Amino acid sequence: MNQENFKDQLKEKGLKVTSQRVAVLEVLDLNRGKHLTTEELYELVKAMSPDIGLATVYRTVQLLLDMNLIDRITLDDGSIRYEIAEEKDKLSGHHHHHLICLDCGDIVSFADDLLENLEDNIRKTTGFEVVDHEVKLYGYCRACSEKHL
Amino acid sequence: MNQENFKDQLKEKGLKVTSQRVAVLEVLDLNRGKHLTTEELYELVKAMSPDIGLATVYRTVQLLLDMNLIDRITLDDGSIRYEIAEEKDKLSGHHHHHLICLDCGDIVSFADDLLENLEDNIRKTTGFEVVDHEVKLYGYCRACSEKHL
DNA sequence: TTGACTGCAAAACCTTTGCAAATGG
DNA sequence: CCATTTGCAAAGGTTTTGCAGTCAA
Repeated sequence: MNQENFKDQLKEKGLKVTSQRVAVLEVLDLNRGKHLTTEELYELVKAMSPDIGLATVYRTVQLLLDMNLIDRITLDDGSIRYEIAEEKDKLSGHHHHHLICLDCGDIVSFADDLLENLEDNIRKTTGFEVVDHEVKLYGYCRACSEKHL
Repeated sequence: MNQENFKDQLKEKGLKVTSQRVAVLEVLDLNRGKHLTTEELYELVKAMSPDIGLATVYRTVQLLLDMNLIDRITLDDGSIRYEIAEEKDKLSGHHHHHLICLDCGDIVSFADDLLENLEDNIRKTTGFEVVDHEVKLYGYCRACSEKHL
């Protein structure tokens, strides 16, 4: 699974398997679907390794991004969140997409390949070679929709 | 056009038509399709009104966002850019989307309604009420694609 | 006239960096 | 051992805010 894969990748690059790095990845793994900010991640990791510094969390997040083990989501308001990468996304080479509730702020993921046609079309009409896409849908989740009825 | 509409909207709200506000909107209008950062916007406005302060640019951008006269684009790397809103987008209630070149950084807009079906589908399967969507396509523009052949 | 607006500087954020101490292999 | 990593604190970069003076209406 992810954990071992991570350690192996680190060793291959001559990097070290530290308790801090393992803790950060583990928190992200245990919080699948949560889409954490750096600050939230820091707080959760501190519960596990109380002495970790914020700078280490930032450095580890950067490392995990470089290793494609996590994804970054930037919201419309500029806030940035992270989530553990899914195996299937890594294999397909595509990211999944997000539904963002404008009321409660909840973020849920969904898979979609409806944009394949669009990408072909764009290549033909504009010459733009698309290699990745990101879709964000803003609206109201079921719970918030119902709350306001 | 936009300029008069802007002044009228300001007056309606009891806000004032200042030379700084007009200058900021005008620069955005004159740079359609450019997708400016706050800093770029500040530099361009200074050429027109040399005494404007950076804080005023920030405050005016916020005002224009609230009035829906401009759109904000947040890129994957977290950088934020602004562009003047198009009439047709305001009428349709949908934003347009962007092609972002990973090589030269150029951003071009495109219109698309291919996601209507997807939105219906999501509502039926998840109960999530979609009210807006944002699509970013990352890749290589024609010029950059050809450069590397 | 008078409340809204502005420029400036300070403050508030968030993220990165330099460095001496700690630690993994 | 020794290169990498860490925590801390300082520095950087960006955005916001407080305030006294300025300006539109």
